[in-house]
Amino acid sequence: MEKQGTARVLEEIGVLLELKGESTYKSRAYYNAARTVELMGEDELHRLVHEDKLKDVKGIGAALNEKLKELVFTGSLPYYDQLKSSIPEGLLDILRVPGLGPRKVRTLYDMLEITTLAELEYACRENRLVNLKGFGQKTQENILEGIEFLRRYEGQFFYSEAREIAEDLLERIKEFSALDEVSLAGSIRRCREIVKDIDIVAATDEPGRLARFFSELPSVSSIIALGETKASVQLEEVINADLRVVKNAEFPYALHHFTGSKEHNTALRHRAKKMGLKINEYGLFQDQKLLTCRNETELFSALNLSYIQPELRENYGEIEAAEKGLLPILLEEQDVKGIFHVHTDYSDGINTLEEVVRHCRDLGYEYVGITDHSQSAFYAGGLKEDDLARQAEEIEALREKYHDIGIYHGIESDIRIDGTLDYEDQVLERLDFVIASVHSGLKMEREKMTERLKRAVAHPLVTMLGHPTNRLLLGRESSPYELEKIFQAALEHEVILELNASPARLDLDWRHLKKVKEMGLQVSINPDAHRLESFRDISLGVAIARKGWLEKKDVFNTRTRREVDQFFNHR
DNA sequence: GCCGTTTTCGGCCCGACTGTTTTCAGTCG
Repeated sequence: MEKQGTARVLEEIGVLLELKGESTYKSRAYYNAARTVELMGEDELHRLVHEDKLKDVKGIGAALNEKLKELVFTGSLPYYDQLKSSIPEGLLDILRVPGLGPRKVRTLYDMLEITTLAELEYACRENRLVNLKGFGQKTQENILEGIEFLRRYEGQFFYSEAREIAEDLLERIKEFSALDEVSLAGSIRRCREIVKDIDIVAATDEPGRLARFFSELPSVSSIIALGETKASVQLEEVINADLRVVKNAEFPYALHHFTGSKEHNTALRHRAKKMGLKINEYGLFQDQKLLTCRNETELFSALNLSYIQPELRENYGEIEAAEKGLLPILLEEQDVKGIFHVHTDYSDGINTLEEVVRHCRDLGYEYVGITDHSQSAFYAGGLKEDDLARQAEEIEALREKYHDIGIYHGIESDIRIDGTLDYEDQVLERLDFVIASVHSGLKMEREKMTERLKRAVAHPLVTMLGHPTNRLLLGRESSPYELEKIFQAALEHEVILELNASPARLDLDWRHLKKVKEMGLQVSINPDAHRLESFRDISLGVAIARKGWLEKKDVFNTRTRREVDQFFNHR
């Protein structure tokens, strides 16, 4: 092995030893040796090894001498390989978070079993770090910022974050004096859960001037490309933004074209061609003649289609449905009447029960379903039986105090490895409803996981299945199980599926929702809130629900308080 | 891990800073 590679191995051994909790002086010895090797001349390392004079070099003793010889001669080092395999790979990623060093990473691993950035982020959002020794509120916030910082450089953004940046940008563009039209386009307009860049389409008679105006906005950190009709920039937030400028008459065609998806556009072009038409970003043409459309509705209409909402443009059957007039009347945010899946400071939420209730009243909801963590979720301060009884008393008192909002007492019960819940039935029976969720044992075999979930869903006291796939966006894949079997079981046992609206989950995936709807299952859009601000995430859940073709009738928490009462009483 | 010897093990660079903590631990440069 050459000296650069050798130095890298030594360096990494130093890091791994720190993560293992070994003496920092031991790691330092490896760091020092790495630096020493790096500073050697090109052939010096090899010469010293061959002449067996490495041990005379300051900072290299008997142990390092042996390891270096092995590395140089064989190109590998079993000690290093063993060390590496004894530590989860993701910990090295976590170490990249500014403010996190080996000690804290080790604590996170030991206490919360955190092994990936995604798990770390989720733990922060669930407020799990604050009670760890040496951690606190501020540390938790800093870690979240650090993760965001890292993610930006990976060029992928949560929908929620990208949308916020994009909307600010849009407001700035609207200040351009000669602007006719402007709109977000691309994956943000389609409500994709992960976004790579911001696409904006604008119309003006002065395209060059608008492109320059855009490229000079204060949030632009660098210009990637700047022409007469198009500008591409990088923003301070390190996300790229593309502006496409067209003439006013071209706007509907351009907006449609740049909204995509590519697959939807391709399918639509095929359709146009069959009708003897041609469609591109500049217009819809018959022979050479432009067929005038003032907006997207007219564009679809010219193709004998009803208007297709941007969320649906994924070539998932929307064109066929639009042809037959069978597109869904999509859910609206104001259809949501109440909220389930809220954590309080009984477990890992930061707000009191009463604060949560008052907040929901202020937001105009008819009811709220409190679900703290269950007792086996010790990492989240899960509720023991007597905590649950205490909470029941407080809820009863709050019901007396606030008549204008329904308060349902529930629990987010862990689904144990064998598919059982972690309270006795007589404890669960006292509650209004139960959300069953998997929080641990995520890496089971496909069949076992399927059985586990089927068993949980078949439990007569389970009302909802929480975050059904357990994925974390940009970090953790869905648990491996046969979803359709779970859906089938949920249907048989009248269990509602959660659409968890937490920005990092958005679970169920919109790709499954259409199927779920066709099966006749009910979906509940739940914020999984651990703080009051998280109630805003409902709008993300609604966006994903729309993307999954859901209508008001498909969503459980569009029901009125009376209807929910009836449903819970009947179960 | 290494070093330097007091040949058997104690010391190993450190100051600023932050966020915890209530006198200190961990990170960064």
